[in-house]
Amino acid sequence: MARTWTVGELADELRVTTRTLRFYEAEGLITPQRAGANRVYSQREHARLRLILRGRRFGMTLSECREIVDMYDGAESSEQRQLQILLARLDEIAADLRARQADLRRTLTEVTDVAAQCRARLDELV
Amino acid sequence: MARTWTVGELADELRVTTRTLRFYEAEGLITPQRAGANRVYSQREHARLRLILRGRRFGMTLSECREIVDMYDGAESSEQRQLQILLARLDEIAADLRARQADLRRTLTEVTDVAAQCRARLDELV
DNA sequence: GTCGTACTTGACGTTTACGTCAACGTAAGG
DNA sequence: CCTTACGTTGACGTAAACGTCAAGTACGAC
Repeated sequence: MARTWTVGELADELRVTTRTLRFYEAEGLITPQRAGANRVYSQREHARLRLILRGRRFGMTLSECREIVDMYDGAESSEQRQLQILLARLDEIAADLRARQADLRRTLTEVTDVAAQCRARLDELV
Repeated sequence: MARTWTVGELADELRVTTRTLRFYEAEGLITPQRAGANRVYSQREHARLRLILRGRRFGMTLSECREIVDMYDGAESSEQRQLQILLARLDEIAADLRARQADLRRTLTEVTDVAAQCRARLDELV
């Protein structure tokens, strides 16, 4: 039996509110099953949500997040044309991520430089 | 003579609108000089803005951006207590950035994996 | 049987980060 | 002198991403 979650459980685990999970559903980012009226989240939703939340941490909008998670499904498509479009988009995204990496590296260098300056100033004051 | 910019020039160069620059000023993120009523942006503002916009690309809020750019000024402070606080905060930020790097690396790996899957599927279809 | 807890939908509120007028001043060009 | 281009402030609008009630349902514990 695969693990499932209620809203509350999943919200707790992912450190978001239940409101957020319902909102994401209303936006079509996730589509949990139902047990009567209650939502039942499966591994699939769990995985998608982790991707979405990671995207959000990088400042992506929800629709950008949606685009990405939807691609994970699309990769099993069998239509050549679809796959080609998908692949092109994935390469774009990868390029963007690499640019961000470089950007992040620069930022980190700058921050550590300022910290080093700070330490130098502190040493002078001794 | 150090280079200066008008709102329009700087907005064009940084690829934002003049509205954005005025908004940032209203929020206290930058404080351009004036030539009469007109704003005059110097290297200082130019540098701060580049930092701010980079922060924004990483999903930071404007107040988080403000905190960071203000630190670059604070590093020249001469009060020991101030410097220690600043340094502690900088180390926190650096740690956060490193976490983001790892996160970004994972994301990139996943994206390239999906792309590889795609390519495999495409090869099968030949 | 009612108390507490967790779930439901729906509606409205809120913050952030600007966009979009409106109404006006000013300096250069034809 | 008039237009055009750029600048100014001020006020209001807006999209995104939730927060915050309200009102109701369902279920196990006591």
